[in-house]
Amino acid sequence: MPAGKFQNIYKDIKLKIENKTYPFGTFLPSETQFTDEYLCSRNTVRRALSILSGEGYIQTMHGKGVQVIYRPLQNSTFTIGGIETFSESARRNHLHADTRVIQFTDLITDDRLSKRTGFPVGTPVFFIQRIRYLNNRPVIFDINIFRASEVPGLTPAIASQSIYNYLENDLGMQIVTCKRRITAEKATQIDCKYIDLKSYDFVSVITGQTYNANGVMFEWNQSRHHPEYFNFYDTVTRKRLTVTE
Amino acid sequence: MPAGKFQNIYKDIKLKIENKTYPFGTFLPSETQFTDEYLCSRNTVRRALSILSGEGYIQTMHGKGVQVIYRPLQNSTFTIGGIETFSESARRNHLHADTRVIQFTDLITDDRLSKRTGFPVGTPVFFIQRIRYLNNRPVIFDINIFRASEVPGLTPAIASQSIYNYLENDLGMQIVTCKRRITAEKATQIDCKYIDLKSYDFVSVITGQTYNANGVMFEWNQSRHHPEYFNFYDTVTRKRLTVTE
DNA sequence: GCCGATTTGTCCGTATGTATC
DNA sequence: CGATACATACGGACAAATCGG
Repeated sequence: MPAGKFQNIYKDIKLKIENKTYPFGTFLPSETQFTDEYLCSRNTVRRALSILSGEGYIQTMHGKGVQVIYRPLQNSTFTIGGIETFSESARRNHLHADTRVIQFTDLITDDRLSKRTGFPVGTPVFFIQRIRYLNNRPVIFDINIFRASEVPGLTPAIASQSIYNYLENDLGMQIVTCKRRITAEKATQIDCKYIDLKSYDFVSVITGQTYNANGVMFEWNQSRHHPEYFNFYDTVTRKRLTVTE
Repeated sequence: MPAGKFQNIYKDIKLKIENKTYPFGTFLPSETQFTDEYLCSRNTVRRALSILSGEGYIQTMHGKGVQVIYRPLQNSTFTIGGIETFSESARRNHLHADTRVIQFTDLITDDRLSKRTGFPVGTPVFFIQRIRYLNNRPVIFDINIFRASEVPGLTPAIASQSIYNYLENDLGMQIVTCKRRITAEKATQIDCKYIDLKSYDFVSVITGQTYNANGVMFEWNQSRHHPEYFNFYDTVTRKRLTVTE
């Protein structure tokens, strides 16, 4: 396992924040203290801290120190953040997850599909529709369109498990960058048919494009969620770059 | 203005990506070439690149180079990303923006409000409700609750303009970290009263907490959007290369 | 398949600047 | 004012991935 030194430090500090060794509101040891503790350079400590800062765990204050601002969330609904597979999210939220494949076909990208997804016209793709169950309740309708040349050997059987596990572990693909858009839309007839919406007539939608390590967009996907099972978290840090306006 | 060297390099490369000096899909000059161009160390170049990577502009490939993956979006709806004020977003989307204050009161945090916002019971706060207009159409219902001790001199007049401009420019406050949650909810009677929802009966909701440079949470806020005027963008990178020297 | 050149990734030590107390 | 702590920047070293000969 080629884990960088900074990653181990990052994980260790993160753990200590989560288990309240470093409680909310307190200051972390100084960077120089960390260099002694982890026997590394100050740069390496700062690198670990910068990741935690980006994740909203800490906040650095020039001349003062580094404060813990992480607070565990007690919300029990389905939360989403980072690049995470459906089953990973389910496990983190302590829910039982199932997947049912309702569509798995080959397609050639036509004009309409190209406009929607960004794939060039003529590109062979896999078109997959799946229903996601949480605690035996259908709550997510997933559409995935994969560039066929990038995902050889993909089958419905794999789709019913975890496609991403297959891509990463079996094909050795590195999934690197993902661009997503979040909206809310009126439920379509298909949504109502497959998702147990109860009294709701709308869905939360994530639409995304995924790029692999070769820089090619290999997937377009859309997840249509039951509103009660949709919680998207985001942490932003202002970087004081263009104050001049 | 104490702009760091890495910030200038970052801005320059970003601009050249946006104006297609470095077009989509091509590779940037190598890091060593950039050190010659900008007369700086390789670390400084890498720092600029790491920001662009985090923003989804580029993607680094070990042993190969750095590829441009930025594509301007042609969507005309109201988009949101990063920490940005309402008027900034409106300007970026070429829309005319107005704000009307419908509530501006002092409150002491009670038990119910504390549970909702995270402010301790007994904290004096400003409670503000505003309607946001885009091209003269009411489309966003904003609730802001500020810790009174952190925003002295806040008035309804300021609230009708830009509160954040006041905080940053007049009070000299540095807004640093913001945690947000995105959901979709059934429209309340208040939503229907103030937002021109037309045929929609639901809203997109951003709920957030904002921390200033002293690490105190000074604001809780919630924006309830007309679904057609809500587009949240996000870019995630699986690999962390946050070089913060 | 091997080798060397190129390119990015990780880590270090040091120096200096700036904010806080 | 000095001590402490974070911020920026430099230069060097070596590892790992890629690619062409």
